[in-house]
Amino acid sequence: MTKKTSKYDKILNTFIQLLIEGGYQSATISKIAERAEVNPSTIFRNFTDKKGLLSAVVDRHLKDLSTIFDGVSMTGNIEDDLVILSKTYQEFQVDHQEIVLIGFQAALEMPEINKAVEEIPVLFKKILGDYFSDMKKQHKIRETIDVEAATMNLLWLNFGYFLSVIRFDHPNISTSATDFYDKQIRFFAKSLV
Amino acid sequence: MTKKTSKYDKILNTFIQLLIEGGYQSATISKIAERAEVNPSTIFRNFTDKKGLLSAVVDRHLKDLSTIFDGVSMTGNIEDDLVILSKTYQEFQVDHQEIVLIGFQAALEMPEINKAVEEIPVLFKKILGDYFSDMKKQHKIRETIDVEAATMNLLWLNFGYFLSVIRFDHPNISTSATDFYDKQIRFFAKSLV
DNA sequence: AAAGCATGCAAGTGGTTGGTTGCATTTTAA
DNA sequence: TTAAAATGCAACCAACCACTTGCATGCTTT
Repeated sequence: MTKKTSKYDKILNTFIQLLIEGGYQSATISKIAERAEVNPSTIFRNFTDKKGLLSAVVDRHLKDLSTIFDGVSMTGNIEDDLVILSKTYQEFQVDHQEIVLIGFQAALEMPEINKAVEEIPVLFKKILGDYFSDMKKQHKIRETIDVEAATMNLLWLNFGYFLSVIRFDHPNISTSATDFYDKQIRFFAKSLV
Repeated sequence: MTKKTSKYDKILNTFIQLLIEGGYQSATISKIAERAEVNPSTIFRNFTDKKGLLSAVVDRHLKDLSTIFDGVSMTGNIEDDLVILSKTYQEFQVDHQEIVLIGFQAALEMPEINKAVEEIPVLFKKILGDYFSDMKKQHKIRETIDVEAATMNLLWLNFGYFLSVIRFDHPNISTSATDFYDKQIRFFAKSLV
């Protein structure tokens, strides 16, 4: 696979970086050009217009998303598995936080962004639901557990934590990643068995 | 307490409405003026500049926040109490979603917005932490429960659910408010006793 | 070496937005 | 009723931004 042009990736990466730093409106063509050491006209030649840049971000995101849980294998130990799944989800979210941020900012310019953002939790939910169903069949979690409730619970827990991490600073509501996995996720996992 | 001017509130309410509909950049002075049936110059006379509008939103928000848990009384039944607390939090969040949205959008223009946004979960955490500590003293929740973990768990669960509600549309990850309280919160509460 | 393609450069365009100002008019309060 | 305060109005400004274009230059490929 040959790269589209030599500057294409550099521009796109710079754009994403600026998105994270200041959001969509703040990611000006001239800022991108300057930081990517590229002429503004080059940006338009590669991406047509600013929406084209957004599109490219969404495309790249969807491509990455499709492989997020590839190579992740379960151990059969509930606690460990939920940590692994949560960690996989969290790392992907943080690595792709720009799509979430512009989902909050540019949903008007590009409604399909929200669809792309949604797909992350939708996929994660499917993985979790399948896992819990499986574990229930194997009697590794209690009979009385509502799989749907457990799934959504863990989903929102992860989603809430992720957004706290990327937006909040306050010490009272900050938690290190290790604490999150070792305390929160395991706390949750224990309630299932 | 006398209102500042007759148009002040109308402008501010219109601004908030537009913030929810389309975000900060989209909430143009001329849009506000048109919908509030007011002349653009009146907006500047009342709020100095656009940041002044933001400031006013933040001020109003902080004022409302200070009374959020006033008049909320506990029953002693864990499940019911956690539903009440979550409901109080959720309703406040939805009623003040604009501050969260602009926290994602205008944090650059006004860094103090994020502080204001943070204060909601910070306060909620304190309420929850106190409640759990109290219940533990009364032996109404298990000895082995880590209060901090339980608190953060419920906090992120609520935060994640709230953001899902205001941003997501996908049927797979949508849940009615009643389902959230009756299934999720009670599911969580049961794990404590 | 030649041809084609990507890029740099510079000047410019049109639209939008936040913000100002002076004056006429309406609303409010004493 | 009257004075003061709040608003409407309209013209205007400066800044910024996305985007265009024509041409020169450099790089890559064959």
